[in-house]
Amino acid sequence: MSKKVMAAMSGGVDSAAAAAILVAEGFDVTGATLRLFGAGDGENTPADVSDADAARTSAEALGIAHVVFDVSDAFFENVITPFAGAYVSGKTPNPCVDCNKTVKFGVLLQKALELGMDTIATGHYARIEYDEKSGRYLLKKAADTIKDQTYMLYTLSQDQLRRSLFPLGGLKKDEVRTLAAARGLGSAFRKESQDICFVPNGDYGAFLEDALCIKSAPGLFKDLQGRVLGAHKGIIHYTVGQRRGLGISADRPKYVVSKDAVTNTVVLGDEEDLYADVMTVGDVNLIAAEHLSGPVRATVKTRYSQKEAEATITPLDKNTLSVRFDKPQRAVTPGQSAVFYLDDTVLGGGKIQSAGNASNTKQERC
RNA sequence: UGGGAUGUAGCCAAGCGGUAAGGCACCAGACUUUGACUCUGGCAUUCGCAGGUUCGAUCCCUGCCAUCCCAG
Repeated sequence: MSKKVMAAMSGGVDSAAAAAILVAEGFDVTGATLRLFGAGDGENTPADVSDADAARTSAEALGIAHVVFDVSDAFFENVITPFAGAYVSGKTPNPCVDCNKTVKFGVLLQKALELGMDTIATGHYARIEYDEKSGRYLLKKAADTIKDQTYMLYTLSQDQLRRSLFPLGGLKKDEVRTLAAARGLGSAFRKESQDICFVPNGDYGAFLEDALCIKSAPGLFKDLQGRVLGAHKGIIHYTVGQRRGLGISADRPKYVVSKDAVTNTVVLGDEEDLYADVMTVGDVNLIAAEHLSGPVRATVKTRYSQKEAEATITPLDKNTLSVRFDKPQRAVTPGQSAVFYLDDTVLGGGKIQSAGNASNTKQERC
């Protein structure tokens, strides 16, 4: 009897192609689309209804069943609420990371198992391999390194990885498009997704204020010496490394160096003030190993779409570790995820709690 | 109301007789399954105002206005 797979289908090319591959390989596939935004969110509700229609059309083209799950409550609770909370506390969240952890590989996986499925599959660009030696499921980078999405998947547990398939892991993006087109999947030429899915116009600040009724009080922009440079419109509107939207005119461009939710201050500085070579990472999830017994050399990403940087990571306790970069990194931002790699394998990752400069510590010692 | 200096786009600022550099900010695209960064493009028919000289003035002259500094 063929394995029963529930394939997440967003309505886009990737997930449709992933489902198509599974069908071709003989799996018993059921397509599933998640409704993330519940009804009645108003005129600006993202087009998840049309997405579901697109997914259904693809499923029909593949001759597989298709179901829609309304997971909006879980999405709101596990993704949107933490997203808002992070900004309010002066951090910068990764909603996609939380969504993968709790919704796609959480709620969806649970529903699939309840329906008697063996695994779920998604259109993520990543690979899962079982390592005989360690007895662990490893998360590895996709063959298409440009599209690799392991950064957003580092929270997955062994159990989640064991129950998941990434059919696109070995393909390049253009191969996926070609495959989708060959199968007559209408989504083959859909535009790439972009921005935060629940903030269709890209203005997350307005979303927080208007849709979630979050009030962020205006405050002051200060320089590193504490001098007032101007007024900001609320701390949630800024993130470390940000340049545009500050409205501050100077001889050189100014960037957000840090934010302080307690004093409601946004600190501005020059480009060179953005670099940090140490950071503390919490909420750690390890994939390639059960735990770390000592310092490890790895490459690290501090944001999606960034080339990795060489570093030494040292465990502090079960869920926390410190990272020392060989070379200072630009705009290491609290709230963002840090993901550690051993070549093309994800060692693990966590959320950045703080960043700084080791040289400062050295000066204090002298 | 004596002396000196300066007035160029939202801000800073070059140009000093030949038909308005640049930077910052801002706007629009591109990139992107996070926020950012980045990249590309746009952004003064006009140089405080009014006259004059000149083929031609932001650049020279005169007056006025405004601002700043020193002296009262």
